[in-house]
Amino acid sequence: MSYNRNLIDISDTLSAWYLANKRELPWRDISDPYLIWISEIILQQTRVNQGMSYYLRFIERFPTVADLACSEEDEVLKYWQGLGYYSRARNLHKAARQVMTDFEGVFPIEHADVLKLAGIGDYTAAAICSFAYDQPFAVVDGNVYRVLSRLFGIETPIDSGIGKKEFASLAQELISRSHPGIHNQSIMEFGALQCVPVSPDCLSCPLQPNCRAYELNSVDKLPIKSKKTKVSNRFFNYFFIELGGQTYLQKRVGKDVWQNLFEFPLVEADQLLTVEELMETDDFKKLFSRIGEVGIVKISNPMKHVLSHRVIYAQFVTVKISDENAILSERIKTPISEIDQFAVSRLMELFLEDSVY
DNA sequence: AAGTCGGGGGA
DNA sequence: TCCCCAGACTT
Repeated sequence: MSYNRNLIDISDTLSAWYLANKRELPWRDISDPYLIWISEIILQQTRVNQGMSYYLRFIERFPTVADLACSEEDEVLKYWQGLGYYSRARNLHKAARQVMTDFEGVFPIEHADVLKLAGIGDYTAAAICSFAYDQPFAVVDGNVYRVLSRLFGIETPIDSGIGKKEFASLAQELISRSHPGIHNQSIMEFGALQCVPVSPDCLSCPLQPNCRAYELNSVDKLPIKSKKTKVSNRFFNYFFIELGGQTYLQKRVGKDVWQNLFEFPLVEADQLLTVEELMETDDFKKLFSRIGEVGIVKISNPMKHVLSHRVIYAQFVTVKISDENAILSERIKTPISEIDQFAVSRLMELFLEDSVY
């Protein structure tokens, strides 16, 4: 496959644009692979503005890979609370321990070794190796797909196997051999600030004379994605149980949303249930069996919580009880004032914000 | 190849 | 509303 463009000129133009327009960011112009790694994981599917404060807090608490490796996963998740895609945090912790056990505590330098770490795929390995070591591996992220698809007028769907190969190959062909790190930073920053998804300012774009999509008036159609994520509904009926200033939590251990985060005991059903319906469920009967007094104090307004491929409808039922049974004693009992020690979903956090604090 | 995994922000 | 964001992993 050949592209009728001067690839070197494109790289130089992007780099010049970058040096004049780049944002000053705390993970930029550093060479510590650990810090670069943390920033790249945080920035997966996450905007700079959303991830900034998380990055600063994270590296303050876990300044080195050894600090991260010897911490508990629960604490790492607490620092990740609210960022979403929590497998990133679990894999970060797992990979830190991999570095200690498999690489003698030194973050690997070889691209193939970096790729072995949990949570590090093609994008992140290329980012770390090019930023930290100036190795010539081209990054391909959402920005790169957008910039390249427009520049070269490529209509191959970016979420197809063939598309991924085509864009990876082109990106690698395009990379500067002399300054791969700057090149990678440049094309991503260019996508983030100039070649933006909606209504880019093509008249101020230095690559507009070379842009196939601009020439064909197809900028707003590229890049092309073929798949649509299917969204389904779920219904969580939570119990905020009170017993002498304390409440009960449990950990979500299944392969499901919010894995390893904490939450109130709940009944998941095919809809939000009334008190009467809830009391008929086996889960309710088990949860509150053999308890002297079970008083349902109130029910929250229904809440709608949107995930990438799920819409969760939830309500919180406040229940005051007089004593504890065997089922509840297996849960985590905590003073209500100390719930904030646990990593919880944004949904839980929102309920707690206007109900407890 | 398709499905799963969060949450926020901008148009 | 809809789409996108410095993606990776599992099936």
